[in-house]
Amino acid sequence: MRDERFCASNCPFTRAIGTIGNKWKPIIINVIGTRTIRFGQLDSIVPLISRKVLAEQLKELEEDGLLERLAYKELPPRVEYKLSEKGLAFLPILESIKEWNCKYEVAPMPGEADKKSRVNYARMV
Amino acid sequence: MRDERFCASNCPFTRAIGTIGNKWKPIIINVIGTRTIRFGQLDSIVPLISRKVLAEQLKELEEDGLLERLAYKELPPRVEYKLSEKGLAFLPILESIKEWNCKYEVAPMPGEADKKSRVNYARMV
DNA sequence: TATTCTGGTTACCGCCAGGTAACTACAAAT
DNA sequence: ATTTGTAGTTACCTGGCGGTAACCAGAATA
Repeated sequence: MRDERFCASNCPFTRAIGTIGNKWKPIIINVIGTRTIRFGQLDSIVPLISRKVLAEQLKELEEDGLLERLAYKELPPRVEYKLSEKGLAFLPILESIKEWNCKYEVAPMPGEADKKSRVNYARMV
Repeated sequence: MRDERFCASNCPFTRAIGTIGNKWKPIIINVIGTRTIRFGQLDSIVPLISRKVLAEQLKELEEDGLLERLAYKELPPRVEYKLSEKGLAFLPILESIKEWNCKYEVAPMPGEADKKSRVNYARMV
């Protein structure tokens, strides 16, 4: 999921893309935002992701220092995730991507993608 | 390459990620920057990319309005690519990703990834 | 005549990202 | 005794991403 070639680049930008440049990580970081959240919550809030992939992504985000994982020694288990300072510093970038998209996105073709065919991501917000 | 599910989302951020959230597009946009560049140049400058994938990416970027393609009716053919207003507006975001990475990136483990194993992306700049 | 130059496109193929379903541990509730 | 709830992990399997190599037009050059 992480691109090892990119991560081994001499270019800091390429390395950044190698680390967070896939489709799931920006979504996950954006969903977490400033809150503390549990695995199960993420699994139900992040749409279309499988537990397996979510677990992989979270592990990598933690390894890359974007995420902090707090596991309570309880049963049933409880694990909480929150963004680290590095992760929080990434939020404004995601925000600017959102603004950029809103400003420049072309309107979808009239009949092409009607609302019913759209996944409902309202929960995310 | 584009994630159609994401592109069909109600969330503008998710749609943005569906459009530009893969590993090649940010790299290509960054390489083009403010200049006008030809296909062959891109192919040799962007490291590790195949002509096939490059062509696909460029086509999608053009469809999504980030890129302008100028084909001269010559032989051998000449095609020039440059960022549109939308594409240019994305550059500062890439710049902030670069800065973010430089600021927070963890130093690589001493012996783990030595310089010789690193791809040389110096040409990119 | 043959080669070169350019910007792709196409056919073919292998590998792996990512999905599904089953399974874990153990306490508390029914 | 059985079910429920949580956070994963594992085995298994398939679609499609992406790489390679061949091929195209047609003018210019050798």
